[in-house]
Amino acid sequence: MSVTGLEPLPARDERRDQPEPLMQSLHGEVLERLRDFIVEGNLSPGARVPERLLCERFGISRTPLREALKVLAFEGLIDLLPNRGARVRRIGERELTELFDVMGGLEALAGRLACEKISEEAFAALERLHHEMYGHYLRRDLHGYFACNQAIHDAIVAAADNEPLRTTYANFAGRLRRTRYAANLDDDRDRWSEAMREHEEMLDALRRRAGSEMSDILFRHLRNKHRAAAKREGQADENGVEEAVTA
Amino acid sequence: MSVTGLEPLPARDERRDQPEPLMQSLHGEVLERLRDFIVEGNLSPGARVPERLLCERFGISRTPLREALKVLAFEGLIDLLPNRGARVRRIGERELTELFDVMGGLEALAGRLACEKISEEAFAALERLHHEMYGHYLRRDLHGYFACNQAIHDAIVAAADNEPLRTTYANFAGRLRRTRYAANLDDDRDRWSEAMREHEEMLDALRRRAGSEMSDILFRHLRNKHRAAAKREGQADENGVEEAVTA
DNA sequence: TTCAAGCATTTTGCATTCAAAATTCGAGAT
DNA sequence: ATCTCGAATTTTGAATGCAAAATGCTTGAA
Repeated sequence: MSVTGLEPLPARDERRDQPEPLMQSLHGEVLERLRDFIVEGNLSPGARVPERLLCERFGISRTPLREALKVLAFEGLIDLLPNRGARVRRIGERELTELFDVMGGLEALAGRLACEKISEEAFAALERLHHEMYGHYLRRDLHGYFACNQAIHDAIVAAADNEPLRTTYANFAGRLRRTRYAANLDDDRDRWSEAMREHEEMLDALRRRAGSEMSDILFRHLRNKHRAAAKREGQADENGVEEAVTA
Repeated sequence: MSVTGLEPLPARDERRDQPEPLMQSLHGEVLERLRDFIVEGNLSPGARVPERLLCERFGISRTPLREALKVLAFEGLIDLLPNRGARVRRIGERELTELFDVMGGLEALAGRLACEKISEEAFAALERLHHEMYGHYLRRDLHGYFACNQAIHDAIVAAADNEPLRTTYANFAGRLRRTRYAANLDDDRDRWSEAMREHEEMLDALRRRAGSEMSDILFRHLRNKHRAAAKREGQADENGVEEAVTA
């Protein structure tokens, strides 16, 4: 994909099916599109964010784009260097650890709140997801497993029924998604079964509405997830594999 | 490779500095000033944010001000209504509860991390703060008590030594500061002594580096703080006290 | 009086313009 | 050949301009 192949892209379609007030303003639309553009890895970490090119690509002027850049900087996706424009933020090992810990804290909170608020139906749905995931685990279906796993974590956050939490969680998830921390469980069976056990504990704690336990398990779960990912990262480094800079 | 065709970050600039890039740009300064302006209550909740007036007041044009507005909207301090400008966000009872829960989750995380990372010196400093606060409590010195209390909570977050957490915590604290939830402990002695007991528990858990306990106590502490504030709010409402609408 | 319709004014959203800073490019010196 | 200095070009940050939408104000009718 190349920005230089500039097809002005009919800028303002009429996508009216968006309840959020974002899609109603050009700025909001640009914000989302630009965020996706970065999160999906179209710009290498540390790379300059080419204002002009993106304006042409999105078919807008610099004003709304620059507004979006300010927000993305606040989100932590990019850095703003005075008089030198925006750079895609490079996430180091230290910051990655910190971000995982915050995610752990947010999921711990979500779990605690979920224990207070989740309905029987929602719990049943979560239970079904869990068993489906277990099926994937037994069949060693990594893809299905990941999908279920994601769905479960999202469902817990949803069950917490707390709007600011949901927003903040989404923000941090976006920041992390940019780094391909794909803990490839395929070659780490121990971690995989450990993760599965942790999910069993979660479901159990949630069933008993044991908030503190749930909270602890989720934090631990995220810590271990990071540990596994970091271990894999380390292996990759040993092999001299550089950061995958996607085209 | 990058979409731009630009090579990944000229290696010449290895500078890792990113302390406060805010105060260096006009936009950053405006952002902070405007945030303070709103947080300090110069605009009533629900009021229009007068673009033109603020531009004159800050001596800038609309462009940087509007950029700041976009960020503040993302922060949750204001709402952006399409074609009708910005409004100071009105925080309802429901959202207040949610925000307190998130604060509780963040402090719980901070406490957990502090248990892992705090140094003996930092702990000793915290202990001194605690005893100072106890002194204020005995003397019924509300002001000194509040100051110490704030300092302690800040110190715990600082001890967690996690930059994204610190930022997020500051953000939510700012949102809450806008609502005068001054739990006037003066006429709620029970809550005051309960809070004092909770702080004793905190210090004890921290001394034993008992992360989970610390986490639980802090979450509970914030819940109780909200409960007390809400109770007082209710009393005020009964007396027909309206929101102070400042120009 | 109350209400509403029509017009003028203000405000908003975005594009464009402009000065200053940064980056690039090239000539001349070594 | 490489390095350095400086002018040309690009890019950034912010002000200004402009059309569309919203707001307010006046007038007139029930």
